[in-house]
Amino acid sequence: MKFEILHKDTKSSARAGRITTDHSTFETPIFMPVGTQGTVKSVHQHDLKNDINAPIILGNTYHLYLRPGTEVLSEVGGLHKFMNWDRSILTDSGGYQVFSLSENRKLTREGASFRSHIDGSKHLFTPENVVDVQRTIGADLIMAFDECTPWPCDMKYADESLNLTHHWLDRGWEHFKNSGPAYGHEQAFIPIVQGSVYKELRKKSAEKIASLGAEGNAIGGLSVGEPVEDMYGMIEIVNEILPDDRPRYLMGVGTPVNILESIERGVDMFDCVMPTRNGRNGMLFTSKGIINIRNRKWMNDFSPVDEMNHSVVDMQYSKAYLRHLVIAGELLGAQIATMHNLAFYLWLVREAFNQIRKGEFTPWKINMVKELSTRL
RNA sequence: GGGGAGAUACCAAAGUGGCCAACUGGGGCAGACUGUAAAUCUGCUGUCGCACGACUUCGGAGGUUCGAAUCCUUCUCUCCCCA
Repeated sequence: MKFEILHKDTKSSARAGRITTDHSTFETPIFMPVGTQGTVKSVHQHDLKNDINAPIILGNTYHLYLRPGTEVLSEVGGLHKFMNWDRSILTDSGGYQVFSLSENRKLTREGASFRSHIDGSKHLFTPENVVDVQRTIGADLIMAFDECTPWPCDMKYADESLNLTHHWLDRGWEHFKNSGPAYGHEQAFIPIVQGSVYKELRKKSAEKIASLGAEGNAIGGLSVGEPVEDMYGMIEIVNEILPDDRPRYLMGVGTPVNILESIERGVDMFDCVMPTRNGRNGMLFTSKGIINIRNRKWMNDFSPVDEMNHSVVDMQYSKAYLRHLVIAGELLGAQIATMHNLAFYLWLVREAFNQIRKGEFTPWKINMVKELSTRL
């Protein structure tokens, strides 16, 4: 992975950059749609590429390991070929599932033993085999195996969890360096800062992560329920330490406002299920604010979904029609809402890139935050 | 023409003397969702104050009873079977 900074904002920590992997080149800040099981739910790869124009998407180690499994992925030559996606892929390591499926797993120094949510079968993830699975998936960007700490979480737990995450990191990093790409294209390893909402732990973790000299660095364990001020505070502390010349990836974030605030604090990469999941549930993100398309007030509103026209669906369909589809439970409703939301998110980060280059990021951001917080 | 069954809130459907403003499902309305066990989940859904409470409801009318959606009489309507 190559990363170059094209422009640094003078009034904030925001930067406009460019990342290149063997599968795609794209400007940062970037938003990466989540495609857990080898699909961004309800969107064709064709639309993801041609309409939404996503240069990179996520996959998930846990889900793909359980189904279809590494044998299939290895035989076909990786996820890119399997799902017919020729741009970049980043895989999450399963660290988030350690958090979200916490009733079904047990953490040890060795790794995380867990039960499949599909059939209850027992499995063990270790920092090493999680790298192997991601190599087999063929991800361009491989995430370290970590524990995404829950919130609230006392300092003692956070400290012990951080030690475990760092121990796993050393092993995963070592294993990564001692193994090679599965299909010829380059694969980069990204370590993850943890430490919950504790400044000292975050600093310690950021220093540890910075010391590795990885090609990119991530911040995890945020937006798990803590107040947003805590999240922003942790980002500031961590980004002072993480190297400036490597992309910074804030995992799992977030709302359009979260993203702009984090860009201002020096974050370059984002992913979140919000535009896809919330879209399927009838929430639309627009430059004028948030719409719950299921609300009665849209019943007779035959204006376009979004006049800003971020996606082809925006002008083709009306709010009233989309409301009808979503309320009727029609699949096309989920599809249109998802396409709109993803296109909007991609537009938002692209616009942030443009504003940073123009040197007008902060005033633009202040205005956008106000608009984006509105409930329409 | 003869015989039988039934009418409950927006719809469907429980309830057959007090624990019923009335189970449940649907529909409707609103909310939640942040490295996806999510095309999911939660709440509200007679009226008024919307917490405690008050008031009007179970086809219409009348009656029995301390008390009726529940029992009786009658009227209206619906459905099924046989001619």
